Amino acid sequence: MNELYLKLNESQQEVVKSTEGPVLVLAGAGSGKTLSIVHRIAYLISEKMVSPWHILAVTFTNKAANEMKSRLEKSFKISTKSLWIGTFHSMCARILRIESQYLPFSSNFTIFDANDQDTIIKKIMKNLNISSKQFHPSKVKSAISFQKNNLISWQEYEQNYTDSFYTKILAKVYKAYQQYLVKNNGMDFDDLLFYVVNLFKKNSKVLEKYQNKFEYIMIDEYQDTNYAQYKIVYELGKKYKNVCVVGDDDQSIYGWRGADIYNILSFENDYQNAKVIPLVQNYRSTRLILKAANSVISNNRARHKKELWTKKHIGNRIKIVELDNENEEAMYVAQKIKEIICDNNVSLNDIAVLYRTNAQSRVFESEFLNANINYRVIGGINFYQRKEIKDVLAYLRILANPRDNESFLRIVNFPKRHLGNVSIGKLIDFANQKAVSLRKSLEYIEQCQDLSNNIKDKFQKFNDFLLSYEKKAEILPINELMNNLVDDLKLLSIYEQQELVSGETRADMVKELVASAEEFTSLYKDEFGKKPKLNEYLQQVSLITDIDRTDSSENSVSLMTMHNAKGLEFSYVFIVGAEDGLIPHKNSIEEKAQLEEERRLFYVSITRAKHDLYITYANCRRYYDYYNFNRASRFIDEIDPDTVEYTNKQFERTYQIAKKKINICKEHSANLLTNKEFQVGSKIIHKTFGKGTVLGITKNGAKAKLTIAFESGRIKKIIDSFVEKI
DNA sequence: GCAATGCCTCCTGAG
DNA sequence: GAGGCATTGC
Repeated sequence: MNELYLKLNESQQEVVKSTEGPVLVLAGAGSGKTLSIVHRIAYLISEKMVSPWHILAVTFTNKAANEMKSRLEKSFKISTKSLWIGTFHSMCARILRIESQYLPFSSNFTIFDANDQDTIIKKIMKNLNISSKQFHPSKVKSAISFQKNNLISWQEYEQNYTDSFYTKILAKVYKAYQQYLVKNNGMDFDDLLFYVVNLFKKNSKVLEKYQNKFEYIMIDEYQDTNYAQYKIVYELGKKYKNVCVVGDDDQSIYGWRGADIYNILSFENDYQNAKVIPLVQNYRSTRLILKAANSVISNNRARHKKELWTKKHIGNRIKIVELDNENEEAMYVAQKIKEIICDNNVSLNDIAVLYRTNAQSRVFESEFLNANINYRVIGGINFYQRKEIKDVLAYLRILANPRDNESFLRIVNFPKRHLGNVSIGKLIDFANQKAVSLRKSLEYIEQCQDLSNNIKDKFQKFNDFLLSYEKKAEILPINELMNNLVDDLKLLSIYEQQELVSGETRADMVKELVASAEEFTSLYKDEFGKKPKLNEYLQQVSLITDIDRTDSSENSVSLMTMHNAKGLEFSYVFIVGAEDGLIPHKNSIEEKAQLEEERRLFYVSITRAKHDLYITYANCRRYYDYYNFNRASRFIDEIDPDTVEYTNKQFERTYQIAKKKINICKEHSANLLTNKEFQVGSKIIHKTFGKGTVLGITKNGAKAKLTIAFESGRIKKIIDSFVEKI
């Protein structure tokens, strides 16, 4: 046996060697579960002589999958070409493309992301005359998503669940939405899972094929699987029953998107004679950090009771820091980061800032820019959801999938072709008459009677453009295709003007996309010996996330949500915005189950830290136009007091800088004042909001906008003509 | 009939 | 702080 196995502890070795029958690994945070899975796969292949072709491993991110692959290749010299490692979604997409003949889709179907879903649902609701004020589209979207994750089709929903006015409306939208997707040859993320389960149910031959293929199945992060995913695993494993799931009920943080903690809690019931292996030795964090984490999570009821332990040294106390507002918080963190890298000679890659909501990243971004600290934001506006990236991808999608009307509409008048809503509306009517896709309708545009010859010409030109690129797509590899496209459309010069928060332009983003396509081309060529074309590229690009894209070769601090931090570790971790209302989030305080999930999220965040942990909270936090005054998170009170030390507003230096900034702000506003009527500090009165004090003044064209603190406690921005001085 | 402008709203979390 | 939408401007 390879000596690499000897590095594992006893329980880990048991995970590796228990290859036959169902296995439940209860792996605590930092207990080396990824290591165990990698060794288990290696053991199956090198010792048990199982063909990689018979193994399926499901990970939470594509990045985790790639890391596993490269470890298998480097440490164990195992070729991973025929091994299936990936996320549930990528595995399902792969199956559905292979088996598309049994589906109402062709293999080049488009995957619609959350934004596409929004647009489609809004459009459908408009068509059905459903008020989007009364039924919020995003609520409708998540309701539909919830049904799919629980494997309820629109037909079934329509029949069995329409007992109220609301559910009847929902049934209508759900039906129209699914029909629209089929018409566009597209699926959303939930469909990927849903259609696989359905396929397995309806077509026993296909199911058997995959049951025979996957003799050994491993699922990571099992605590975050939803019903559809559970069902996929269950069906695939039915024949050989060699299903090994790894998870930690204390780290289940995706209940809100259908993940069911019950899946892991009831594994032993679902799989007869399952072997249960706990991994409770932590190799990541210092003793104090671990003790703090244990003390917090012990407040949860719904869990397998267990306590992590470590042989590591005791370490430093956790620093809990109170600050006045979010700006001061960002300055404090920036300052501390500078101290850490000076004193300890650590790399910025070893440092992470974790927050509950994406919106919190902004202050840190601008402060880090100021302080010259390299950073990268993970998540938030996903790279592939950026407007400029979606524009390019829409061109590619319409080439690959001509039935994709969504992408067509996105680009038909971008760059501007003098085709406005009226003309496009007429084209849509025309396509509907002909019962063809918008793309196809262009080919008959001559026959359309509603359009002037001038407009027809423009559509004709667009048609010619698409035709020429459809030809190119067949012969050119993706990097050349994309390069040509970006050049022809002059996208870079269009986007050069538009600057983003980070100081980069949209053109830079497009360049990055082009570069990533180049990289994809060369990697793909290495693996398969030929350059990838459009379809190969699109198949993977829809499922890439920000985490997958992170490149640790560039030295920078990571900024991300607590959710995104799952599975990662850093020497120095800052948990910021630790306030009641943020963590636990205000929407999750009332219900006990939700509160426990928030606690798990906090627990996950704490356990990311290896060396030092900072927890900060601000007394006052700006939210759009008003200010929130929050108390420190209740979870801070739950941390064992022996493991923490408090710093209360003693950060004089940053505090002074903050004060200076506020003064500059005041002067600045004063200078903008034109009518001299209002000044910072002026007392005013407003018809509906009552009395208040002017905090700031901004000019917008001829109008001056006043930021006013009303006596009611609300802070609002109001145009000066609506208030009177008192 | 298209394009530019200004206002409004959004922010829990993500594949 | 940016996209979506309605209104106005050309």
